[in-house]
Amino acid sequence: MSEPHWLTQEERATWLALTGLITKLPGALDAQLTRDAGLSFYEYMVLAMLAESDDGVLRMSALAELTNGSLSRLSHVVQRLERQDLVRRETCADDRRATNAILTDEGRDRVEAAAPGHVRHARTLVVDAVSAQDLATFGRVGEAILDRVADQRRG
Amino acid sequence: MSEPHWLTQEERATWLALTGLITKLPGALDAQLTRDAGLSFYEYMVLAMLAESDDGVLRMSALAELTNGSLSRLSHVVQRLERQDLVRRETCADDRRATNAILTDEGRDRVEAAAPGHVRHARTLVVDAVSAQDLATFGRVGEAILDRVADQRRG
DNA sequence: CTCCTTTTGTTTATGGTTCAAGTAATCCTA
DNA sequence: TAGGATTACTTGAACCATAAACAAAAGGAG
Repeated sequence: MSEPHWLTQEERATWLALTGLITKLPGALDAQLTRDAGLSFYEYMVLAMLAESDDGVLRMSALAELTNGSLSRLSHVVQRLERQDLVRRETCADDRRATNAILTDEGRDRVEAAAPGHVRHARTLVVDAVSAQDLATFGRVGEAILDRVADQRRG
Repeated sequence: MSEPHWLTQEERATWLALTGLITKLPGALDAQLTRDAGLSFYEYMVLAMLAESDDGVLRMSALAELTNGSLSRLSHVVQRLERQDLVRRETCADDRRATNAILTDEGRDRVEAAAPGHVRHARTLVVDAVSAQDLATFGRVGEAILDRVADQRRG
């Protein structure tokens, strides 16, 4: 017997596409990056966000926001990156509760080496998969969903 | 200094929305389901796909496909569900290599109890977040991406 | 028929994420 | 200017996912 569908057929197809995406895409991104650069996707994001910041320095809490991760997750990951000398940590002078994550030269080399392949992969899987217009719509919907997720966590 | 952008600004925004989605949405879905039904999202998918099948019976490999998971992951999860008497396993009579996963009455009760809240959550976060037309576009793009991910794994 | 390959699934080990608790500095209120 | 609350982050344990090795049945070539 089949469970009742409280979504229309088209809504359900969209929902299943989205759930497929969130279960399969992380693995696909991790696979390319670990194979070609020895980094997980999340590790790459941490390094990339630092590289894009003005001087390669960001507070842990800011970095957690930018990478969409929890502070706890970030703390563990930065600890691992620190062991490889890709990042180092300093307690912030202004507010001694806070700590700054700082990209090392070696860390910068590593992201810069990883970036081209990662971007090419992003193009192959996503950006070049559909028309520019559909991609733009896809992005706007994604942002709308993220807003709702954020609302959920607050309220 | 900022890393060069090999994506246009709009492409990059879309890409970041997607990466945000794949890192935050799983947690949001797990949170609702564990809180309200004591199931992870993946566990829910396993039970739901069984419930939607004709007689609550599916081969492990078919179930893995439907839930977007690896056979290994599924095997572990079904083992846990089996301990809770939500599912049981039988080796398939036709092909004795294969295993059928079978939804128990208790398992069916459990999904049916969980479903309304889950669907409501899906509506709140996604389906009702945007216009029907944008949602449809979003779904089509998602499917196109999934196709590319599948291609990647093969060739 | 026999052997080799492929399919199907399980299991073990490893590593990463999350959750809850803990620490330390800062803020705020009276 | 205490004192308690809040913020910012870290840590340890429990849990889950992944990957690689394994087992067992089926298919296929000679």
